Amino acid sequence: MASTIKDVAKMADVSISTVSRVINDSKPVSPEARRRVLHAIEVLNYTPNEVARSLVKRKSYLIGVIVDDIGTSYVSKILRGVEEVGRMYNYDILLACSYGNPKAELNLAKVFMQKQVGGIIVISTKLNQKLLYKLEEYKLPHININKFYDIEENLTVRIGYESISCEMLNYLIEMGHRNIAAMIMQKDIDRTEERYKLKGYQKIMAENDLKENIIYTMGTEEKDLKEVHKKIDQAIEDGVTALFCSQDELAIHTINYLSDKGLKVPQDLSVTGFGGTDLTEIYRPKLTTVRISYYEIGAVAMRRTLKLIEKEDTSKDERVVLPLSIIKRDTVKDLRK
Amino acid sequence: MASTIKDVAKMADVSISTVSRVINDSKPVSPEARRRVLHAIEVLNYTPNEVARSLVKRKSYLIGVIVDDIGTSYVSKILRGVEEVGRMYNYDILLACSYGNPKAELNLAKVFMQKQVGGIIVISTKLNQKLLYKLEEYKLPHININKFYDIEENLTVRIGYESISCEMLNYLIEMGHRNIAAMIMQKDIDRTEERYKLKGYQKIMAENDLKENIIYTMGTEEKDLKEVHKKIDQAIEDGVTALFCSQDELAIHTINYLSDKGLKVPQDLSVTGFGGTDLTEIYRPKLTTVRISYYEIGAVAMRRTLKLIEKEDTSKDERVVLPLSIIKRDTVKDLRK
DNA sequence: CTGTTAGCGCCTTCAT
DNA sequence: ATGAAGGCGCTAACAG
Repeated sequence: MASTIKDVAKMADVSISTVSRVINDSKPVSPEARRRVLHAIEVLNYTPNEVARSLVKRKSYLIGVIVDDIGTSYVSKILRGVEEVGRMYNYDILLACSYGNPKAELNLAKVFMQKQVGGIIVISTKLNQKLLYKLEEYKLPHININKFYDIEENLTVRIGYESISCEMLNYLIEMGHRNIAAMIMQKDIDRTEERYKLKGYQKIMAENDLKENIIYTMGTEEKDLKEVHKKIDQAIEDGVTALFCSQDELAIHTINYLSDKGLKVPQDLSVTGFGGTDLTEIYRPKLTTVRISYYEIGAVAMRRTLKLIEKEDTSKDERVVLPLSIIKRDTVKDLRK
Repeated sequence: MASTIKDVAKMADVSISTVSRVINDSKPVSPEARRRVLHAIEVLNYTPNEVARSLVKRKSYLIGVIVDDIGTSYVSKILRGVEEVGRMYNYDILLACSYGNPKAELNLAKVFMQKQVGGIIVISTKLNQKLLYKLEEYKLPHININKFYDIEENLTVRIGYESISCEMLNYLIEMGHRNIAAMIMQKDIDRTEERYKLKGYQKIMAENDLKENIIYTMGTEEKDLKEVHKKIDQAIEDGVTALFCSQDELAIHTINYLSDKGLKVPQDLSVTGFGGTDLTEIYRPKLTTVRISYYEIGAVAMRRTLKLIEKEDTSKDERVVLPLSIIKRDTVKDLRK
């Protein structure tokens, strides 16, 4: 059995209050008493029981984090930020995966409540309205990091998808491209992330009096690809010189397809991605893409959660817009040369 | 303020013991009393305070997990297993990253101790002997999942690297290859994982009276590659037809290099990887590689930790050897045709 | 079946 | 500067 504050008090021949005072540095203690207490702590290898502390202070220094799937690359990257900021403020992370099951999310929230977490961060693809209601009802500080939606703007860390899309398009135009197609994930189009990317594309194309050419795809499953491949072939026939893909995976699939056909990127077609995921580090040709700073997303979310817990005013940073950046690599050809 | 057991008792007009009995189903309660209690719980939206429970039961249903870096692909995959099994037994995960800092690990272990975790799982690349001592000293159940070392065999989840390497080599030989080179990460060679892979290669080559040809590389940094490229060129000159790489990254770098030179895989050289990481799903050509079931590693680790906590006998499954499997895809040429 | 009581380990007035 | 006492929310004998 681990030693308790009583053991220390007995050994140091003081009351437990005195021991408490030295470990918390909460009130003055005579040097002599402090010395004896410290010594006893050392000998007994005593460490305070945080559970007991939490009970009396009604504060657990715990943040519950509910994620879709911890095994996902971007989720784990976000968690880096969450964890690191949490640790800075002595908060620990209680981690749970919901695998997209709304009921499981509700349940996890309840478990976390019972464990007296100070706040909850939810990282998911689908917004769980019931969960939000419940968290509100419990008056539990919470932040929702959502890859797609931002309906609950006040709850969400925003990402400037539209402006970075504009920037990418401007870059392509600057490189001499005029006939630029966009490839968008159809199944995600109702999600604002994809919408904003599309909006950025459309805006810049319109500004420059260029003709839109949008390729929708249902996904990257085998069955979806045939359709897409036809569209890619068509685009090339139409003289498209650059393809703005809304996700890295789409870009890479396209490049793979072109490669199978004997076409080279960027010689025969320029392709850009979106995400800056790990695989773009190792894939060749090196993909020109947009890097999303997942770490920052997590860090900001945690900071805001902690502020909410401390009841600080968060109204002034209500809408955090995270910086995205374009990584210029090897898949865009300079047509001006 | 959330309601407590007292509030429920008062409202249901029973003693707190009765309330405790119904929420824990620990002792018989009259239907009438139970009904009233349940009703009060419903109305007051009461949920038991787990912190208080933990204090009196001296059990927190918490497992501390210290990882190198949660953002790493394989770490997050392992965590999937850890989390899922934990949840099955109502255990929650306390997550922390050490970023390879041994002192931080020690510190995190202490924090977790204070939070009264029932056990600790460490996922790291380097074995922290001090940490092990400390965990032993605290008599805290713990499991160490190490990507490389298995010095502490009793603490580690073993992975059958050698036998799967043999299997891969046999596969290559079966496909008609005789002049097979191995590419090993030099900087990891003192780690048993790489050693075992090499051992498997050497064993099968010897068994078949084939000549060894080992290419060591320092890493996959730009500066290291020049040297490796020379060695690859040399190997091809020497008539090597297949390359057994000890890591997916090495295989992919090699394929990229060959591609730049105008050589095709597997037409000009067969290449195999090791790891079965995400990027091999999307990379083309599809890499023939060894899949490591990270989920299983995590799941086994968690099961054993829970057994240790329940003080069950774990001696019989002291050495868990996890199944690896070869994924035959498109980077090995059949020379028999 | 039920209520009373005594803690779990710690912090915090309140006296002294 | 220090100790005694009460209590955080809950469980577990114990005694009816």
